[in-house]
Amino acid sequence: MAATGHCAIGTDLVRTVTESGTPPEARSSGPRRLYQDIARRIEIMLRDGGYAPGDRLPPERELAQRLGVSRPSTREAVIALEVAGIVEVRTSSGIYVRIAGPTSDIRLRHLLSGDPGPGPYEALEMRRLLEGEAAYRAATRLTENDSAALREALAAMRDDGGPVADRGNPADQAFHEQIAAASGNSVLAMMVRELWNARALPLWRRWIERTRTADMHLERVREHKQILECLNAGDGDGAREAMHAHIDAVARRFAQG
Amino acid sequence: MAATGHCAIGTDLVRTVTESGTPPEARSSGPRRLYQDIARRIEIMLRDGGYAPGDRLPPERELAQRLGVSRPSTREAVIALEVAGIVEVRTSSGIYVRIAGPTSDIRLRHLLSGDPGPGPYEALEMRRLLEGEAAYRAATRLTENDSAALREALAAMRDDGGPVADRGNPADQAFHEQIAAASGNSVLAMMVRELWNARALPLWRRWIERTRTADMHLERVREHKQILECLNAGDGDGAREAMHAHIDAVARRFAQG
DNA sequence: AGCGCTCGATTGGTAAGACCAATCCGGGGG
DNA sequence: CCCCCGGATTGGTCTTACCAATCGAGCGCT
Repeated sequence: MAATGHCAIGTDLVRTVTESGTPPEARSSGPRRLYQDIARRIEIMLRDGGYAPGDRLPPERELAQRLGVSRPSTREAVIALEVAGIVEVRTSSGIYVRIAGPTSDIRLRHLLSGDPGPGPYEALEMRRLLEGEAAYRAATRLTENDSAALREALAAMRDDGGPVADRGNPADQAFHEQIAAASGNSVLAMMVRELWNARALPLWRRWIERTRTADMHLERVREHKQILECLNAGDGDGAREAMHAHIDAVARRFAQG
Repeated sequence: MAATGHCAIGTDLVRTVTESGTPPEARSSGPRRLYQDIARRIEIMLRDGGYAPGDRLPPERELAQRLGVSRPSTREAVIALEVAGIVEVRTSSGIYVRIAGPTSDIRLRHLLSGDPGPGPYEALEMRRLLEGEAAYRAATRLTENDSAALREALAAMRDDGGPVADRGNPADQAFHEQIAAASGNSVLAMMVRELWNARALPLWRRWIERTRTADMHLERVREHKQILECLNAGDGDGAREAMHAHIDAVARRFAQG
């Protein structure tokens, strides 16, 4: 039945399966890995195939056969979708749909569709909102531990020479994440961390390179110091303002290039 | 060897395995899948093993041997970590560390450590902040399409009988996500969606059940209507206020139980 | 006839071995 | 000194096989 039914457009069939000795691999864009292809196809199948949350997908073996790939590869794809929260796997029972809509996960989107991800400006807008709020909340609930950790991060930042190639700017990131953690809301902390981790995406490398100059680094340190002072003083509004000023400055430095 | 050790009840040893180095190993909770175990062990290895971003991990084969598992299982774990953004796999080159700190991904955390995830209150706090801001921005840039989609979602919500078991409340979710999408910031939209999808976590089921009554549903519809009116009027501040009032009401209804 | 129980088919979980292709690195030739 | 070229390394994929948990259907007991 479905044997030859996969006319899929852009994706086409990656391989002709079993006995075919021809690995054409006319992959349109880059040497993507098979499990990513499969995951994307399954996701499309969920969206356009009339699947609703709670529905059960075909068994692994059938899925593999229908997609013309091996079971291990299919398993890899299913695991990717499981980690991304799109499906749920119940042992000996089946694979079930969790959410039907398009993927919300930034990383899986990037892996699956080559989506470059959100631009730095959008992310900075969000950092302004989230980290400003985090600073405000942190000011009134800062513990001695938090304060010490922030001092340490600031000192580390003073010492190192700014962003390091290939590993971002650990001290900078630590400072911001520490504030987010001190806000008392784990979701807020998680989102801030996610925004910072997104900098590893290709789009951001250039930006990080561009702001590695020594004077920009000094500016950053000064702005951080200002934020820390407000936090230590318990001045929530001041902390928010200082954070906003800092991120506005980051955006300005970025635009200068 | 552990061959005869399966006195356990249901879960006991997942495998007997060759003569592997790591026997049954007391799994604390539930019959986790092997790849999750491996992923967790690798993550610990990254954190405590002195790995920094950019470092290369041992080859798959060696990793598998060292952990006492097969290569396919190891690959599954690596893919999970890759989707979560913790490592990066370069074909024919190796597996490289992307971020060193603890996992930021809510889903992977849940999978790996059984973490129940953030509570509804924390998430509602964030929804108030994010969706309030989204409503404010959407008010000044609402297109006719957005408006139509919102009207449709509101109508759908009026029709259906409130939250449906096992699939949340599609119309409600659609309304909120549409506003977030209309905010013009894709990161904001993504985060809002992520918050809504988090409701699938076990912790939230009870809450959704509890607010299924007809009168609560009517309240929700009324509040949505209010928000939509502000949006259509281009009243940003009013939209934010209406959204805040709505989510405060949601929190209140939740607490009533 | 109704109920519980067992057994087997289904389905995910894991392992082992093999081969391919891209990459990397070092040695040899220009 | 630089370029080119192989082989070793390393991930990518397939095939096969078997184990274990689940679930439902049919059988036997009450």
